[in-house]
Amino acid sequence: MKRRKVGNLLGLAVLSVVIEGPKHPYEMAAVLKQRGKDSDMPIKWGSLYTVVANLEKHGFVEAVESVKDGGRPERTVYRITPAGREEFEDWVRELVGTLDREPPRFKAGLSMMGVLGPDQAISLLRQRATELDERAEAQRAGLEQLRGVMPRLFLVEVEYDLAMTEAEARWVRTFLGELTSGAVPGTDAWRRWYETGEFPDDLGEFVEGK
Amino acid sequence: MKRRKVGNLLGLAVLSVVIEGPKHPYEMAAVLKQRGKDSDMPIKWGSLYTVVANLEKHGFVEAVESVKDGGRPERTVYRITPAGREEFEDWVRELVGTLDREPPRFKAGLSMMGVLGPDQAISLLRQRATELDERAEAQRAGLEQLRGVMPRLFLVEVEYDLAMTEAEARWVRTFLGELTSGAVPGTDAWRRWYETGEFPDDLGEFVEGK
DNA sequence: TGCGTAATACTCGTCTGCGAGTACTCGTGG
DNA sequence: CCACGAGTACTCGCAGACGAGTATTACGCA
Repeated sequence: MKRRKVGNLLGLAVLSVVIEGPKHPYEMAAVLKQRGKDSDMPIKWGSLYTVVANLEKHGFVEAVESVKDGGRPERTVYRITPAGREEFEDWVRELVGTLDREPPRFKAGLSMMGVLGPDQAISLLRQRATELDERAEAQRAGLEQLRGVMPRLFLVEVEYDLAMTEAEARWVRTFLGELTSGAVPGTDAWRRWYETGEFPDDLGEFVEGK
Repeated sequence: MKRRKVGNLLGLAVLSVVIEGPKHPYEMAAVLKQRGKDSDMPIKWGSLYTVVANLEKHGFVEAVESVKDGGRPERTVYRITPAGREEFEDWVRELVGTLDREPPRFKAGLSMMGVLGPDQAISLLRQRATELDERAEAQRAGLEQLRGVMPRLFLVEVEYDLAMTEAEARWVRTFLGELTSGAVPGTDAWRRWYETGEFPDDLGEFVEGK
C-alpha cells in the first residue's frame, strides 16, 4: 500500500480550489493560474484531467453535473467529498509537519563537482551566487509590494522561500571564499587530477594541500 | 527538443560510476549503494534498466560485451562514450551553475496551512522544528565522523545539506516565535475562520489583529 | 549433505505524467 | 459582416518511472 492514493502535488492544488466550491477542471486551472500558483508550478493540462479522474476514482471528489452552457464543449463539474476534505487536511498536515527526503538537485551537482576541476567549479559557483542574489532581490521586491495588499499570513510561504534563498546564497559565498583563498586543502591535487585525468592513489594529497 | 535526452537523475548517477570503468547495470547499482548514494536516492530497479537503455539509445554508453560468467544470468557490460563524458560534465555544470525552480513541498504546505487553523499549525511546526534539529544533529555527527577519514572536498555536499537544514530550522523557530507571541496579526480571525468555516469577508480582519 | 536464505541479475506490465493536438466559440478590427 | 486570433474545454497516446516478480547461484550452518 503506497502512501498517498493520488501522489501528484497538482492533486493538492485541485483540492485546495475545489474546497471553495464545485468547479470544472478548466476552471480549477484558471483559478490556480489567477492566484499565481502556476509560477512555481506551471499547469500541465495533460496531468490536470488525469489527476482529477484519479481523485474521483478514490472518492475525493465527485461529478456533480455535466453542464452544457451555451454551445461550449460539455463541462463536468466536480465537488469535493468529505473524504476529500479529510485527505486535503491530512496532506497539508504531512507537508507542514514532516520532513520528506527530497534531496535538492544542487546537492547532486556538488557531490559530482569533482569532474569539473576547481577553476570551472569556482566560476559556476560564482554564477549561481549571482543568480541567487537576483532571485532574492526579486523575492524581496515582490514581498514588499504585496505587503501592503495582502495580510502577512498569506505571505508566509514567500518569506520562507526568501529565507532559504538567502541562506543558500550565504553558503555558496562562504564556500567560494574558502575555495579561492586556499583555505580548502587539496585544491592543487584536484586541479592535477582534472588536468591529467589521473586520480591520485594517495588520498592524503587531498588533505595536505600542496 | 527537450532539455536533457535522459532526464532522470539516476542517469547522472549511472554516468558517474560508469566513467570509472565499464560495468553492468547490477554492478552500477551495487557501487552506488556501497557509496551511500542510495540514502538520498534509493535505487529503483525498474528505472535502472530503463535509464541505462535510454543512455545507450542516445549514445552516452555502449554495450561492450555479454559475459557469461559461471552459470549466472547473462550480463551486459556497458562503457561510457565520449558523448557520455560530455553529457555528464555538462549535466553537472548545469546542476552546479544554475537555479532550477523545483519548489520545496514544504512551501506548498505553508501556503495551504490556512485550513488547519493556528493551533494545529503551531504544533505541526513545532514537530517539524524538532525533526529538523534531529536531522541537523545527525548530519553534524556524520560529518564529524567522516572528517577524519575523507578529505574535506568530498564532504562539501554534506556541509551544504547541513547548512540548509540549520537555516530552515532557524526560520521555522523564528516564525513559530512570532506566531505564539501574537506578533503576527490576524491569528484570531484565522482561528475564527477555522472554527466557523466562514471566511471573513473583510480581509482587514487579518491585518488589524483582533 | 541438505536446506533455507541472501545475493545476483534482470524482465514485465502497469500506472502516471504530460505534450500536442482538437474543436468549438466569442470578440473585435478592418 | 466576417476573418482571425484569443480563450475555452478537453482528448489521446506515447514514453518514462517503478514495483513486484523470476530464476539462478553461492553460502552458512545444523
